[in-house]
Amino acid sequence: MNSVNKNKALELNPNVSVDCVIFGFDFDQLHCLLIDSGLSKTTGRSRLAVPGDLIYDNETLDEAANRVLKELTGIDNIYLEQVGAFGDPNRMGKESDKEWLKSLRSEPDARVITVAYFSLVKMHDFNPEASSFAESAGWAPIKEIDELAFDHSQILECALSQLKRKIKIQPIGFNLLPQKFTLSQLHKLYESILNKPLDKRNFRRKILNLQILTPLNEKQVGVPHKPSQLFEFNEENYQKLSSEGFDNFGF
Amino acid sequence: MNSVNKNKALELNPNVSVDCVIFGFDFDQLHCLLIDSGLSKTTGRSRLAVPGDLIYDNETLDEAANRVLKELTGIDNIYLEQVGAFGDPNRMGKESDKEWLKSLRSEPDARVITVAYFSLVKMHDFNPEASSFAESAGWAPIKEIDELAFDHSQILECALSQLKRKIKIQPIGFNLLPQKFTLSQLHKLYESILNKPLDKRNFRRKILNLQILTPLNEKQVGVPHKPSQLFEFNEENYQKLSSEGFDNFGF
DNA sequence: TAGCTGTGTGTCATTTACACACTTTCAAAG
DNA sequence: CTTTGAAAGTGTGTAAATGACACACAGCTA
Repeated sequence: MNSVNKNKALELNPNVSVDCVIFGFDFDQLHCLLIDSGLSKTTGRSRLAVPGDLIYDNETLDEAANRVLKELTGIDNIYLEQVGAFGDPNRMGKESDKEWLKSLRSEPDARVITVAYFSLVKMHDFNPEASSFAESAGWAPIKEIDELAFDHSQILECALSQLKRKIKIQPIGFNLLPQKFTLSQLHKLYESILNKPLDKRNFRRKILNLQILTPLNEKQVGVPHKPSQLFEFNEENYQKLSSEGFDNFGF
Repeated sequence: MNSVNKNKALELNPNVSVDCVIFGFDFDQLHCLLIDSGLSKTTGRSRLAVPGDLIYDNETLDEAANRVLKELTGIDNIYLEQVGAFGDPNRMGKESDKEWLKSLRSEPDARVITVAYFSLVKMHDFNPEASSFAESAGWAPIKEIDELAFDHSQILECALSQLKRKIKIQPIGFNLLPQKFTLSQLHKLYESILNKPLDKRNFRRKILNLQILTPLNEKQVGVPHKPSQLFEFNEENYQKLSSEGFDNFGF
């Protein structure tokens, strides 16, 4: 009899997990939150992965992903979007992952299908250095990430390309910035995500034409140059715009 | 012990299924292949759903979806794309689906996460009326489909919106047409999928400018009007184009 | 007060999007 | 064999969006 059939509330489903690719932006580069196997002392090799967990039988996939995020970062109400399911029977089959897997799972040989999510967090809302995850979690610049454990490289790649696609269509990038931000920061964010330079003046023109930014009567302070105008994302205008059938930023 | 842990080849995974939204086009409307519970005689209510099946433990998700398609239609090598995972704990919970579920599954109460796919088939390659599925499978015009069993209405909706999004970006529509087709047929196909009229001349101009169509020295025959030029999809040019970084049809 | 750094701004040429109407070709019917 | 109906095919003008491009200035620091 399969454990999923007992219909108990707080039971882990041994066959399905969620994995969350958590993006953050430090005003310079796009980052991704990774966890460390913590086995580098014993094996000499450090393995990195995207955070994830098996799902409980009484929660939806979205709830599971939110739970993982909440448990790891303490942050609620994060932008979250499904990337897709990854189910290669050998996705956990790398020799180098075996030991970690054993320490993670009570049934390390079970076939697990994972549902990947990507999420966007205001990076400065969560500093892993200062949390209980100091040992095991940290932000890594996307460009510097090479091989990840399991099939997480593939998951990261899919998540990133979905982010690239999406950001051209919906202004979800605001989820990566603090409430008040400058146009230069937004500009740099787009450049980091799309990984190519965008003309400054054209960028400003386009983004301002959308009328989804509210200029504030505030400027940057403490910067060693002309302080920049601060803006807020204008949720209302965005809703109006998107309900009128807007679907292309066009960067 | 969970059945997924035995690592046997031909064992069904009781927790994960694939469901395939199969689109077809009859030169007039977009259709979707649905199967019937066959229980209308006993219950008086006919229930319709998208074809699907539990996965085997030794196959990838893509393989499972291909298998479902092959088993149902006999067609191989079909355009197939993942839509996403659907995992609401109550997705199979409708009272009206209970009986069907019991006849389908050996463990009808198991929680099943499903991974949805959409696929595009040349409708005239598969005529369910003339197959062994005559009783249980048939093409339904998208516009006339209302409630489906389980969460399949939601799955269909997601698949359709993904198709709409995708067809503006990649010329996957050719998978729904026979090898030789006319511009009018292609035009009508786009209108059916996007569910809105598209200007004829602009459509023709745009699609021809892409240079992914090869005009044939052939015309329609036997039509009671000016016969139309036939075209073929030009795979080579398309590959060249897409590798050069083409990503927008712009309809 | 000199020097540095990043801010903020406009124009023009090109491309692309869009709206729009009439002639041609064929089959079928009379 | 003439008429009719039905869809195919075709071009142009206008408006809007895009992309390329450079310099003056504000504010800080030393």
